[in-house]
Amino acid sequence: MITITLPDGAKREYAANTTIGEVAASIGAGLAKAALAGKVDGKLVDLSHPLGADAALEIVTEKHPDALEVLRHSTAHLLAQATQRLFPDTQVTIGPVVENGFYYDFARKTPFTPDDLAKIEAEMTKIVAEGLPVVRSLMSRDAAVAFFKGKNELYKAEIIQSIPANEDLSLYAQGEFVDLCRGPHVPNTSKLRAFKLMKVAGAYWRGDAKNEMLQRVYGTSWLNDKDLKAYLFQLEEAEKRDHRKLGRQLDLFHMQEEAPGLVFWHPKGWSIWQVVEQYMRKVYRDNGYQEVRCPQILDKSLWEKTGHWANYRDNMFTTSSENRDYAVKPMNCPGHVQIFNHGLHSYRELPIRYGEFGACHRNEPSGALHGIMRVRGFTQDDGHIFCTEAQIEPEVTAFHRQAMKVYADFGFTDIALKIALRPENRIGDDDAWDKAEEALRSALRACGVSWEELPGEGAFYGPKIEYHFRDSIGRGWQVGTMQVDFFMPGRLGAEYVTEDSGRKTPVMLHRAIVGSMERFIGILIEHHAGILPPWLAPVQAVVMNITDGQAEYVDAVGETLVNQGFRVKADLRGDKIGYKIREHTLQKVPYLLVVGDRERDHGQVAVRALNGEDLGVMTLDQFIARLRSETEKH
RNA sequence: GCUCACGUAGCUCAGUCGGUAGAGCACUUCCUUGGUAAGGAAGAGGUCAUGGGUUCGAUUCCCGUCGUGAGCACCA
Repeated sequence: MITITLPDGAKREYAANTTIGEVAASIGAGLAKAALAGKVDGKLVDLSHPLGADAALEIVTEKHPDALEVLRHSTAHLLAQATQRLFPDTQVTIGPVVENGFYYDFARKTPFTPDDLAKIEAEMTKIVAEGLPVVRSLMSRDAAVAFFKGKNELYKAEIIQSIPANEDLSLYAQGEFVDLCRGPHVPNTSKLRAFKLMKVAGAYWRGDAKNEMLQRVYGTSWLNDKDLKAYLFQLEEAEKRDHRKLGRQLDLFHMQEEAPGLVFWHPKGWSIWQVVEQYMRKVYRDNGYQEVRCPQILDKSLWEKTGHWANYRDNMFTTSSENRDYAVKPMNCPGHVQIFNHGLHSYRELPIRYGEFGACHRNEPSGALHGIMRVRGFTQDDGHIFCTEAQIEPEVTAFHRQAMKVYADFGFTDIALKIALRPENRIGDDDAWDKAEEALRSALRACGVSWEELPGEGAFYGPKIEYHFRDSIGRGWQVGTMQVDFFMPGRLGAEYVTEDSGRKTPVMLHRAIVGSMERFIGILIEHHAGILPPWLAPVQAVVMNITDGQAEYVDAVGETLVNQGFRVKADLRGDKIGYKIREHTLQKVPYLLVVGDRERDHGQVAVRALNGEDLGVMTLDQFIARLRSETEKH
């Protein structure tokens, strides 16, 4: 007999090798029916799993936090089965669970069409109705390779071949469909109810662009229809915040065919830019940076020295004149080193911090472009710190605090921190990399924050801390960065005079807080759903008259506000007040000031907030005080 | 860059089973001076992304190019 401990602490005795399904049945018929899988000593397993020894057991039902994981994984198998029924020339590969759903990669000569998706989904529903039991079995590795080769599943055979020979593999069968899989799975296809196939796209076999392209089908899967509908609704809502849509609706910027990946900033968009830039300029000033400005194009030889020409030649825009080749700068750092090199620096001056709003161009692959988030021409709040090794940690720590303060001021709190470690293709020796990576870790440790590490993701000249935000549909974007660089200063001949009159190469820290201004503004728009707080709003208030009789007063009010430094417009058009309010509300203007005879006669304005709230009638001075208090802290 | 889809008026979209196009909003003019999310009337506006092919005839079918979107790969 073995003792099974349930989550409520209850202990029950069973014969050895009783399955989890049987345990569930012994507790209650309802539980047995609701059971999807089990969790033994913290490990997810099938209901058919036999309990060999004393263990802690959780029965995974809909209410269990791991239910979705199992369900989605099984839905991926369901997708594969349906696909192979309809398209027998399809080979299976892998089908993992991802956030909100799953996907399955298929190998097939002809790609699936959106119509095919509808057919596959219908077949999936059919298989659910068939109520096929899902059966697990074991096979040795070599037998499994032979088995899948026999079924002409060459990709699957290749995957299995890379697994150690001594391991037994589990196979899952439902009806005629068999897949290699770690599991666990739901006991029967009838457990799968609320799913929807979302999109088809290409994906490279084993994630390598050198390999052939597979057909990836994405799907979503939920416990019930209500959750599925809620998810689809949430997707629709997120689309409404898309910065590309809002950029058009609010007349902030546009892009056009003649300039792919480049932004035309309209007056209102540029107003946001200016507020962000002036704010960041103050951050430079307050933290010991000197602002500089470097040329847009530099001789190719400079980029050869830095290593960029060797690593990124294809992604650089070039130009030439009188037999000289130039590259449009893809980064600001070499320019800043030139400024550092001009004149002799003492160790006493370090750290020297330069900041620039540097416009860079990178010829990004066309498929990478995305609105103003990923562009070919962008401006960074790019700073470089020349310092000694001992100064790295305090500089990184100070930067982290600056960055977090900036993010908070812009309304962001959900920020993911990552450290990207040495890539395969890199310059410099491992000692230097060890030091650089450890410096970043210890600086973040000193700040008491947690982070994720990304091996192999660093820049070719150094590791970096990355600050990641999410856009409205959950995609992550890198915003800020802090990179340690032991190599570029040496390559470009930077040095300073040491205490004992020697020469030494400084360490260079590359850092940006908002990163690309374009991307940051895009994220700002999405984060606030276009409803920017008054300090950022392109138009902070619109003053409007009800009839011509107040036109002069409205003009005067507008002028007063503009003279006070606010971004205010007067709307004297001959339309009804309701029409004007609707229009400016849709333009997401924070304050609408309505003026009729009553307000005019008493030197007042009637203030309406963007959310429709009536803030009442107040004097112009009262309104100015209110707006000032909301905007001056930034 | 790769796979798939898409490209019709300033915007959002309809339409043409092949016979050179339509709505709403926006715009212009006129009427209306109206107190918190659309007052009314008239008008103007499109080489249907672009180049080629098939056809008596192409915006519609086919191919190329450019751009956009999704995903993959990339992101100094």
